[in-house]
Formats: sequence, C-alpha cells, structure tokens
Amino acid sequence: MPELPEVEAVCLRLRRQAKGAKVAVFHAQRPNVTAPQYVEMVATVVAGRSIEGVRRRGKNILIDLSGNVTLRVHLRMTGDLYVVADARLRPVTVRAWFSLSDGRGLLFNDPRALGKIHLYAREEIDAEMAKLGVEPLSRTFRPQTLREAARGSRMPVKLFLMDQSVVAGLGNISAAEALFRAGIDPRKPAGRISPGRILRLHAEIVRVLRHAVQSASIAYKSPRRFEEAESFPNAVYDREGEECGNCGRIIRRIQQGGRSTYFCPGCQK
DNA sequence: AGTCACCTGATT
DNA sequence: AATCAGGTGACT
Repeated sequence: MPELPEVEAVCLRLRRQAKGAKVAVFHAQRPNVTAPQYVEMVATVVAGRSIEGVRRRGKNILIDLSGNVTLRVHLRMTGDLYVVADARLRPVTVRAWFSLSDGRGLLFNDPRALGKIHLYAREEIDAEMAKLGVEPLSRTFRPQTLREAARGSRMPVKLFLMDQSVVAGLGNISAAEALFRAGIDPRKPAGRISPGRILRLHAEIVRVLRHAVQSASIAYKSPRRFEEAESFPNAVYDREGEECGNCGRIIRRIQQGGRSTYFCPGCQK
C-alpha cells in the first residue's frame, strides 16, 4: 500500500521503535528479496551492527547501521516493515526478518513479494539516491523545479509526475489526486502545461502529500483516530463510474503506462 | 515511449 | 476464469 506518505509513516515508526537496537541475524525466505545481492552476504555484513538512524528518500527506507553501512528497503506494492516482540510469531507473508539482540524482531511483510532489501556502503547509497528527483516536501521543491523538468517533454503529465527521477515519491494515487485538484488532464503533455497551471500543480502536490503524510502517520499510530485519518477521501482515485463531487460528471478510468489513471473529464482540461 | 515481467491475493 | 492492485526495471 505504500507511496511516499506510508513510507514516511513507516520511517517514523521505526525511528521510535528500532533506533539503537542491534541486529543479530538476518533471515530471508527466498533469495529474491535481496537479489541480485546474496542473502548470505547481507546476513554476514549486517550481523552485530546497530541501527543508528532511519531515513526516507522518495519511497526508499534507508536504515543506517553502525560501521558506515546502509540498508535500503523498498516496499514496492505491498511491503510493510515493523517491529514485533517475538519474530517467531510472524505471518506467512513475511519474506525476510531481522532478529534483534533484545529478542524482538524486525519483520519485512510483503504478500506480493515484489519488495527489495539491499545493502550499501554509506558513500554508495548517497550516489544511488542522487539519481532520484527532488523531495516534494523539501524546500528545494519549487514550481520552477517542475517547469524546468517539464520543458520540452511530450510525456503525459501523469507519467511525468510518477517518474521518480523528476519528483521522488509521487505514486499513482497522489499523482491522480494532485492533477484533479490542479484541473489538469492527465494525458496532457508535461511540456505543454502553462506556467500558471504548473504553479497550481506544484501547490496541490504539496497539499496532497502533506495531508496524506498526516493521515498515514495518525493511522499507523493510533487506530482510535482512524476515522479522522480517513477524512480526506480520494476525489478520483478508484472512483470510476461515480459522480465527481465538484461538477457531477462521471469519473473515468484510462490506462497510462500499464496503470489505471482516474480523472474527471469535466474538471480536468 | 510503450509493453512486459516480477509475484500473490482479492474481487468480479 | 479473468481482472485488478498505492512500483519499478528491463526489454522492444
């Protein structure tokens, strides 16, 4: 279920629960989870190192370990990463886990098994993450950032927004919702959007993500406030055939880049 | 720039 | 049985 907001929530949770803990053993159900790296290599290097910090870059979770080593966890479509009191009690869909020296377990639960865990030297990881685009919730993300990246691009703007080398962390939902709020047709070439619309799009991206981070963090924290967290329902995503809350037209679903795109033909030009 | 493979589970 | 899924990388 993860886009940037859920990944951010996972990082917050890990920071509270796992910071300072020491990794004893790494286990993997299938070599797929670390491929093309060897499970044995990861296990050997990770053993005995403590968790110094947890960072997020785009949709990547970066776990800094002692001795200048960093684990990169990508949740892909269905991954989740969380601490439990006893790793022996784990769902069958847990594809890998870390035994912590205090007896707890750090589980990588991933029903579809598309997620990845990779190991890097500290200086390698920064170079790797430099391939990603701007962090949309940082001050370096400005309307001009979008304008310059979009200049001359004939890519449909929805795919442009989901290109991680442009903006890091936008996914299928946030891209669709931001485009709806900015009143932009997802099929429109990125380079042909007016400066004024780009300005609006920038603002809506930030607004959508800020709110989703807030909701995701609350939902992960206390189930009691789950309703509150859900109080910002999707305007278009997963609403094919329903009426647009703004203009009443029927929300459509089309295919872009092999994924579903939802939009309102009335509001989005 | 578009299509497909990677996986499994839920829904139609 | 077929389609869909909040992602990405490797192919045409």
